[in-house]
Amino acid sequence: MVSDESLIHKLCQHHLFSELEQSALNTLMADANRVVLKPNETLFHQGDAAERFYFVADGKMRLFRMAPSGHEKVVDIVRDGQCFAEALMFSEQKHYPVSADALTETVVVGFSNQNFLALLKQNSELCFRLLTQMSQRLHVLLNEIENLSLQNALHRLVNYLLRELDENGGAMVLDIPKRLIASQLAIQPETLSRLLRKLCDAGIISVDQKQLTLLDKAGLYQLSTDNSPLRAS
Amino acid sequence: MVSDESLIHKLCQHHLFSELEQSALNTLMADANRVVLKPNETLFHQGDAAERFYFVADGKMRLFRMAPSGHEKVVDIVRDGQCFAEALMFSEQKHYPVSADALTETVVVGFSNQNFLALLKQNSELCFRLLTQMSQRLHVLLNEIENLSLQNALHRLVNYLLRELDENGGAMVLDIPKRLIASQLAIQPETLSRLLRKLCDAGIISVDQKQLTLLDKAGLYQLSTDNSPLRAS
DNA sequence: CTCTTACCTTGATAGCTATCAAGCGCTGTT
DNA sequence: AACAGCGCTTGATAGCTATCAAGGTAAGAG
Repeated sequence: MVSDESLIHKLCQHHLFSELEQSALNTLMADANRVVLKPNETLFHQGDAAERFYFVADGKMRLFRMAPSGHEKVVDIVRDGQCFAEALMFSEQKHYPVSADALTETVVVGFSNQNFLALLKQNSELCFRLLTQMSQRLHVLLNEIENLSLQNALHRLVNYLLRELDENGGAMVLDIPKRLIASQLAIQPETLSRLLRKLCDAGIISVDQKQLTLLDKAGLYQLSTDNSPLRAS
Repeated sequence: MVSDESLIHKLCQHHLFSELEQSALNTLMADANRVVLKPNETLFHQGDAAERFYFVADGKMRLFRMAPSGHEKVVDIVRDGQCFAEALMFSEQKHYPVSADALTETVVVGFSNQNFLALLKQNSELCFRLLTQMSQRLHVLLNEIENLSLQNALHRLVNYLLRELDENGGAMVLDIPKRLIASQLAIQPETLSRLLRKLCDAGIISVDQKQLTLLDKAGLYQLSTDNSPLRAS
């Protein structure tokens, strides 16, 4: 049983919960499951039985998969106010396809899939919201697939920067370690470091610790179109 | 208006349509749109307004994306009896995120998103089926992301073979050109050809034209775990 | 304050893969 | 039967990137 004023407030800003009636919300909260995770603490492992989905109330979760060779690949970073593993309610195999651990001290709330399914049956509006959410996630994954299919690491990085810097008006502060960005782009940290340096030397971005700034948008855009090697100017 | 006996039979084997009442089916079919595509003919382009989703009655469709550099990447092959672009009904941006063309002579049926949405509002069972379908698709994409993240082309191919050959009891006949498999694995056709030859020389599979046969499952499995270079035995 | 730890950077090297080029084999057409 | 077209294969090469190794830096612990 979870009933925390500020938590419920946060929860209701998520579009899956924002339109729920008080009674429905109460039903869900009745068997909700508040978990506080220390940095690096694991919430569940890939393959565990999936009986709950989660809402991140505070902190950041890392979703990742283990390759047979032992390398781990970050599939997603789930931040404050987002849900994860909700698509599994409808999966035939009721097992998490990823592992989840906390990046920082993190508070998550777990909801029973079964209870949520019961709500869905009575609430077609809620169904639509979940469908919308899953549709968006499909889009994101499709983008990621496209990105991973790009020939080389520079293209993947440039593509990533174009998206992220555009969303943030040309400047951003990384809120996660660079090695995790490398993992999302499926490149090694060393390679990411070298590529960022190249982009700096070429005067296209500036990198100061975790602060990235776009200096030459046209130049960056051209790199995504282009196959020629990158040289310092 | 489409009303073809055998087409409707095929359609009803798809779980999105199998449980529809006759009246609902009639409503959908009323403005359905039967399209016959010649090989290589395009159904829609990436970015086109998405007002319909499609069911493949016969043949094979190729869904692909264009990278900024001009390379095209096969995202999916849609076969006989499957749907595609149905997740877009709930997308905020009503544009196809991929292009679609026919591999062979192909018959598709297009359904109005709007009409289907109307059905969904009244039919929570149908909602659940769509949710299940989208959940499955998420799984498939997640697998693909994992595969694309594997360090090298050999790992991606081995992973692909393990999945496909396992599903087919150790032998399979490719129903699409190898260059499309290469594109799905995000490698060049030349590289795929060389890797297949290596696997042959190592006695792990046999390749005869489009016929692939698994000879040494343990050997194949070990390759997926392993980082050592592949040598002919 | 010092030590430890984790992250990031830089260098050297080997191996992998895209690319360009050329040849082979099958299929359908004339 | 000759031919053209397409997909596949093979070779040579250059460029990219993973890996191993070593050093630098910042933050937190003792």
